[in-house]
Amino acid sequence: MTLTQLGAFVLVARLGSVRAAADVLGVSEPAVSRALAALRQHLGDQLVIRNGNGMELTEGGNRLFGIASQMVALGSEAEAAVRMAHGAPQSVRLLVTSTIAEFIATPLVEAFGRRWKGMFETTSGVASAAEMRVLLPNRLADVALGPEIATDPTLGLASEPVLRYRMVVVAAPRLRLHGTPGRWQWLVDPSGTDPDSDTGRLLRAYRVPEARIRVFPNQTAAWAAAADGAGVAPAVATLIAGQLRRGELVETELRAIHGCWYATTLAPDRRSDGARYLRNFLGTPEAMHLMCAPGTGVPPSRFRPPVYVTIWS
Amino acid sequence: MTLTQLGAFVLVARLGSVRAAADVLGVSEPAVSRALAALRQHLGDQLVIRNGNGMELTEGGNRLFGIASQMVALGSEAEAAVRMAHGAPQSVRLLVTSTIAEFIATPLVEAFGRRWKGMFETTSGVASAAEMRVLLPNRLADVALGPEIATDPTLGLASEPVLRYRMVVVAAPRLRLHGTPGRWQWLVDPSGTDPDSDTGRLLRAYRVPEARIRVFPNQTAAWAAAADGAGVAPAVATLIAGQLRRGELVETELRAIHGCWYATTLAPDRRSDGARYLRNFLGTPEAMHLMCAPGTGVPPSRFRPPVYVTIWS
DNA sequence: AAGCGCGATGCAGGTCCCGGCACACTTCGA
DNA sequence: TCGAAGTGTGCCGGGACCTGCATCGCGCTT
Repeated sequence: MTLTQLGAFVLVARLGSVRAAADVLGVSEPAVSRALAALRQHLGDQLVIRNGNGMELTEGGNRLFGIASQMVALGSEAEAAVRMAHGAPQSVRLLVTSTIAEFIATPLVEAFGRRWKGMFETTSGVASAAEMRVLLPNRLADVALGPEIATDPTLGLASEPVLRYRMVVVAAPRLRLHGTPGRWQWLVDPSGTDPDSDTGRLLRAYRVPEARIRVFPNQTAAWAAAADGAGVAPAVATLIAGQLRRGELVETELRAIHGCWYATTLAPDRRSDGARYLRNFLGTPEAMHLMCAPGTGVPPSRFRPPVYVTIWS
Repeated sequence: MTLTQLGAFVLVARLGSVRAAADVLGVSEPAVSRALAALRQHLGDQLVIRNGNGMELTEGGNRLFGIASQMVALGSEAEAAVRMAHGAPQSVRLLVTSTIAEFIATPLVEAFGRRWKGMFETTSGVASAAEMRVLLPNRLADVALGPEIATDPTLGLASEPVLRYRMVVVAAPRLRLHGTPGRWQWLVDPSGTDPDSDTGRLLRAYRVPEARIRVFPNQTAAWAAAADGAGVAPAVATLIAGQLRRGELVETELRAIHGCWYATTLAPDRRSDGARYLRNFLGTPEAMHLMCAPGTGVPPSRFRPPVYVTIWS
């Protein structure tokens, strides 16, 4: 399986013709046909089959198509990325939990970029604690901001506390709660599916069964549902201050628990430059301040959609 | 540039040693060293350099590393995907706007899966209208749900209206608005950055300058900021019913405009099976009902983080 | 029924990749 | 200062990949 073969296959699938693909690639038609034949034999699937006038993808070909497209594109991207690297800013990859991504990551990344103007180009991605634990030692990310990851220092990771916060449980003012917390309806953001997050630990501490948990696409939506009386929602105290002030939500009688965000990197002697600078920045008063204030939106030109990180290999 | 070479490079970068990588791969050490040399020459970058005891990545190597990891992983994923395709459910890829992704996509995909149990496996991704226009004809997606895309039928795309809705502009009850709408502060979700979305068209119609727009990571967060008195926010009437009922937000005097979601696929004779079935499902009363009701969260086991689609090549 | 377009395949040549072996070179530690 | 470990590089053989030319088979068109 070669990149050339995959490229030929992608083009055939897109254009629906071997000959057309050959013309685009600037090679003879048999060359493309052979590449296709090699792929077919290697993967044990016809991939594309003649269908009267045109070619049709098999189900296997359909699945391969998306993956192959990415591989081909990544190939050229790789060349471009390496050539661009000369004199370009260093890239820093920050991993965060979904809650941090929603409120804090964007202003934090922007402030870091301003602090060391032009030196770094930071991207942030959403990941669970388990994924962070894999991505960091494999150098697929530089810094993780979220729950404590490295309780065991032998793995080469170092987690340091960055910010302590109060975590409260809120509900609509008129909501009447019956029974133990384990019988309430809990409305959480995606970090609730991560057993290592503060939300996950909270749910486990109160023995909330899966049936009593509803996951919302983001923290604000979970709070909106809570304001509608659908149940209770955990929240970082400083981030929900607005809703409490306006009276949409109130704290329940559950006592607040304390959480902490940690910055995790490789051990100090193995850190990349970017990891070092970003780690230090997270300890500055400016970063502290940003972490306490909920996001206020960004201008369109500076908006970047979040990246959800998946583990490759 | 070969997949074998990239695999060798990734392993060297991860393990920090050519010899260790060779041991893992089960080949001799010079073989790995050669692969590395070939990559270095091809890309014109040292990629990794000896640093006393261990190897250090150059900035170019750092960038290549992430991309190469993906490529290697995608390689094995491709083989697995094709082999799994025999007898497995067909995969259907649905593109949606960020607003639809937030409230509607998950229950819609789930209902579709229940309707044709086991026949299809649907994934949804967030994309702008411009991206949809590229992804659909290239068969990188099967169905798009969002603004009208195919005004010109010669491209081989067919957009059909699915659901009409009222779009209102809301604000905090006590907010006093001065001047023309173009001077207000507008709080929008990521679809506001897409000029072809209804939100984008609305902003253009009122000539709102970039400085007066704040983009929030999701629609609910934009509404929460509006409830806090930070400005006005556009909203699909049926999705914001809860906040209006609770009195957190009220409609402004701007008259409601009408929007419509369209389902776009390839022309009928070129549609895949999945596209055909999903397109028909979108016209059923069940789908209509789901599109009018805001999301209520899902159990943890059924939660899937959103995929943000980027265009490959 | 004949013609035509298109894809698949046998044949042959060139190129490049991949593997191992041997050996020069650098760096670290004793 | 000298060994040890590890990396980079000739050298070479085997094999896989890429290419073009010619040819065959298939289905659609006329």
